[in-house]
Amino acid sequence: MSYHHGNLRAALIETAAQLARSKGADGVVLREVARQTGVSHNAAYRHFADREELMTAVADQAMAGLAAAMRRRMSAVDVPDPRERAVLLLSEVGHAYVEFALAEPGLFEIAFAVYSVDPSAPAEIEPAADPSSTSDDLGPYDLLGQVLDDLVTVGLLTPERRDPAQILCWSTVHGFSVLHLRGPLYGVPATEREQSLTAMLALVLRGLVGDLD
Amino acid sequence: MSYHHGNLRAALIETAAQLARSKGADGVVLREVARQTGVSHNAAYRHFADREELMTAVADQAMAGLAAAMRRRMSAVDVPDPRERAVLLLSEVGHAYVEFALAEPGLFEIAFAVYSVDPSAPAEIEPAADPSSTSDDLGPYDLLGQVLDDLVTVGLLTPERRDPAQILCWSTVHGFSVLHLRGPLYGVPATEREQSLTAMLALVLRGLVGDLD
DNA sequence: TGTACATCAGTGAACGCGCGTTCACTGATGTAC
DNA sequence: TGTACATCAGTGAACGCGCGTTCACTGATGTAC
Repeated sequence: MSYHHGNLRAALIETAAQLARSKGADGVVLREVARQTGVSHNAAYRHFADREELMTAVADQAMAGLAAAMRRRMSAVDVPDPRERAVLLLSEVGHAYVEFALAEPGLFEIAFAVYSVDPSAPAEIEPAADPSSTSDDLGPYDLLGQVLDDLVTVGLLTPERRDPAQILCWSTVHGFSVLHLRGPLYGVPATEREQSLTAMLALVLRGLVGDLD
Repeated sequence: MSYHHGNLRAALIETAAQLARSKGADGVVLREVARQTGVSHNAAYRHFADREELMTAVADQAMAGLAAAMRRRMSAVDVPDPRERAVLLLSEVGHAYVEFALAEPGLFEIAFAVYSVDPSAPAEIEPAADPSSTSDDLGPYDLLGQVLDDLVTVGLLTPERRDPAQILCWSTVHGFSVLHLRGPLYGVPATEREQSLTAMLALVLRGLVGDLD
C-alpha cells in the first residue's frame, strides 16, 4: 500500500482514532500511529505540524461522531404531537450523549482533551458554524440547542429559561458520563446506570417544564 | 532539614500536591517531587510502593480539601427556618463544589484522576465510611447526601426522588466544572459563569422540589 | 551514663525505555516541452 | 508519445530528554545491656 500523494493524512487520523478508542487520548502516540499505519514515524510531519495538530484532527472527528450518534437517535423519534415530540427529543439527545461517552470512552475523552491544553490561549466557546452549513455540520451543543428551541416554540419552556436550560442539560449528561467513566461511579453496572440516567433526566425535565399536566 | 524518621512522607505528599496545583495531575512526577522536597529520587520508595501510591495519597488529600471547602460554606449558612435553610444549603454545596474545582483545577483533577486507572480493577463506588468517623471524615458525596436528607425531612423532597436527586446534583456541578475547566466552556468569564451557575442551580432546585409557594 | 550494635531511612549510579522532533536523503509522481 | 526535470511525500539515523524503577551502599537513629 503506497501512500504517495493523497490518502496518508486520512489514514493517520483513522489509525489515531483507533488508538484513542483502545488506549485513550494518551495512547495516541505519534510514533505508534505511524507504526500501525505502516509508515515511517516522520512521514506524519508532511501532514501535521506536530502531534497536537494530529490530536486536534482526531478530536474533530470524535466530536462529529458524538453529534452523529445524537442525530441518529433524534431521527428515530416518530411522534406526531409536537409537545410530546419535543420532550422525547430532549430525552433521546441526553441518552445518546451518555451512551456514546460510555461506549466510546477513548473517543469521548479525546474529543474534549483538546481544550485548554495551553492555558494561555483559551479556546473559543463554540466556534461559529459556517452559515452555509447543513444540519450535518452541527455539533452536539447545537443539536441540544435545537431541541430546546423546539421546547420553547411548543410552549413548554419559557424563553428566559432556554439558556440556563442548555447549560443544565449539557452539564448534567457530561457530568454523569465523566463520573461513570473516570470517577467514583466507575463500575456501576449498566442496568443500574441506565435507571439512574432515566430518573435523572426526568428530574431535569421537571426543572425545565414543571410538572406536566 | 533532615527527614530521617518521621516527616518525609507528609513532606512528599505536600510537595506533590503543590505540583498538582501548578502543573496538573501529569505534573506529579516522582523525580520532580523528590527534587523539590530536597531528597534523592528514590527516597520516596521508602514511603510509597510506586508512583501510583503517591498519587492516591495526594488524591485523598485533594478530595478532603474539596469536602472541607463544602463544609466551610455549609457552616456559614445561618438561617433559622428549616425549609429555607435546607434549600440554601443545597445551593451552597453546589457553589462550593464548582468554586473549588475552578479555583484549584489541579487538585480537582488529581482527586478524580485516580479512578479507573486500571480498567481491569474497578474502583468501589463509594468506600464505606468508618462507622466511628466524625462528620469531618465525610466526603463530598456524603455531604450532598446529608443536605438531600434534610430536604426530605423538611418535606420539600419526596423520598423516592432522593437518590435520583443525588445523582442529578452531583452530575450537574461536576459536569459544569469540567466543561469550564477542560471543555468547550473554557474561557467563559467568571461573572458570566457565576450567573449561569446560579440560574442552572435554580432549575435543578425546581426539578427537585417543584415551584416554591 | 557509656558503648556496641541492629535497623532502616536515605544515597548515587545505572538500566531500559520510548517519546517528539530534526536532519540530510531518496525516489516516486506528474508536468513541460 | 517520449524524455528531462522539478517537486515533494516518504525514509532512516540520530539527538536530547526525562521518566519509573532497581541495585548495592552508607550512615544516622534509637535500643539493649
